[in-house]
Amino acid sequence: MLTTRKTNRRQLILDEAAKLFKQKGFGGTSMRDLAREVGMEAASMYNHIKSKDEILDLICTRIAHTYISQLAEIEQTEASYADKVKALIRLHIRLMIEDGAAVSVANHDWKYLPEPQLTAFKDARKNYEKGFAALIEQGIAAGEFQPVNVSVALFTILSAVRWVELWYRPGRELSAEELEDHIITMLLTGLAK
Amino acid sequence: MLTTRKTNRRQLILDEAAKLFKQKGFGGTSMRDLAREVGMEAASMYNHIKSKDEILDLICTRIAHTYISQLAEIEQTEASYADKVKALIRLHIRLMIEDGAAVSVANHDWKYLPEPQLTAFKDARKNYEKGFAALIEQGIAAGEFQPVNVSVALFTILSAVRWVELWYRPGRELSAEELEDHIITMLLTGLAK
DNA sequence: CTTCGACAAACTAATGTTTGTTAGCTTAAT
DNA sequence: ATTAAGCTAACAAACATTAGTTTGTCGAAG
Repeated sequence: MLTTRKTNRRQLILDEAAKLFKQKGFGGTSMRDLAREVGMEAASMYNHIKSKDEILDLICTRIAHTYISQLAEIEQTEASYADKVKALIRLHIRLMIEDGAAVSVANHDWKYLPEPQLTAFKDARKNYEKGFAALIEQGIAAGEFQPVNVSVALFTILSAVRWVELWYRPGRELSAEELEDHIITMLLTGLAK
Repeated sequence: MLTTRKTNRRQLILDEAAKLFKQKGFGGTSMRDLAREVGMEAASMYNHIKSKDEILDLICTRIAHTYISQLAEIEQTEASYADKVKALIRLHIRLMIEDGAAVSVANHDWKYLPEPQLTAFKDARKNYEKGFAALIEQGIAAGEFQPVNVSVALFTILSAVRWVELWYRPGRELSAEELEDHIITMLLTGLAK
């Protein structure tokens, strides 16, 4: 095929790496493990990628960019703050379902990034959190939200959305959309009657 | 001193190990790293512990037992279901603050446990979740909670409480108790007005 | 003829652990 | 009190294994 080109082999390596990193962690995955999954010798992979660290960087950077660009898009919307926050929650859940392995890696293994990229990743995440927090803050100011502690609300939402990776399986009782609805209900209206 | 006995050296190793495992992960921490922190050669530590795996097991098992015994204690209380759930949330937050390193290890590095202990740990966690879920279920049946999806509520709570490890620093604006109150408010009454 | 992508083999560094040894303490017999 | 034996916990050195990566080679495709 013509489509079995450079980019595909490289992407195959990145995809399998994300799966293995999620399963066994960055340190727990050897290049030989990865090579077996890709169907290639470890040495051969170096024709497509520069290093194991580069694999991690490419995965983390892609996810970070996705979040940041989607946030920017939602910010420009003219919806209410409540709807913007809901949209962000939906984004997190959907990304976790559609690209779960990579998101898990960006959530857990980012700390193994080598130094120039580590700082870049942390800065990107900090910016994202700042933008998210601003929406909550403005929502409170606009009277759409209760006057909660903004940091507590932000990190409760960000964390509450992470368990999807451990729990959601495509053929489960809940569809993706139902799951989003349930989580949003839980976070916005709470458990108590 | 008389108190510089067997148990203390061993406990020192476990404590420093928890800190390092939290910081750099189980795989990212070498026995030589740990030895330097303890103030001893790597070989010397084997007079106190059997293996690196045993260190991980001792940390994870201790935390698992803490959660399980505390759950049993709360279950026997005669409080409302809402109060029992609140007590469990407080337990998680307090344990995270007081024993943060070990809790982090039990949350993240349990998957590196060797096989007989891995299954034991997963079973223990499953049992804990079952007991927690039962409280939510009974709370709904008793009309104390909204009729939410029990699994969604359970894992939202369990996850929402984890970020404390990444965020809380003793000298922060919020005291431990204030933090508990804020998180409980967020989870029980939600963000929306 | 050149390029690409695969491979086997080897390299260096680091890993968890074992071994052999030794200094210092405790204990009990002399 | 002194000595001898035994135990504890430290160390240096070495072990086998595994890690990520480099090198040289070779066939196939353009």
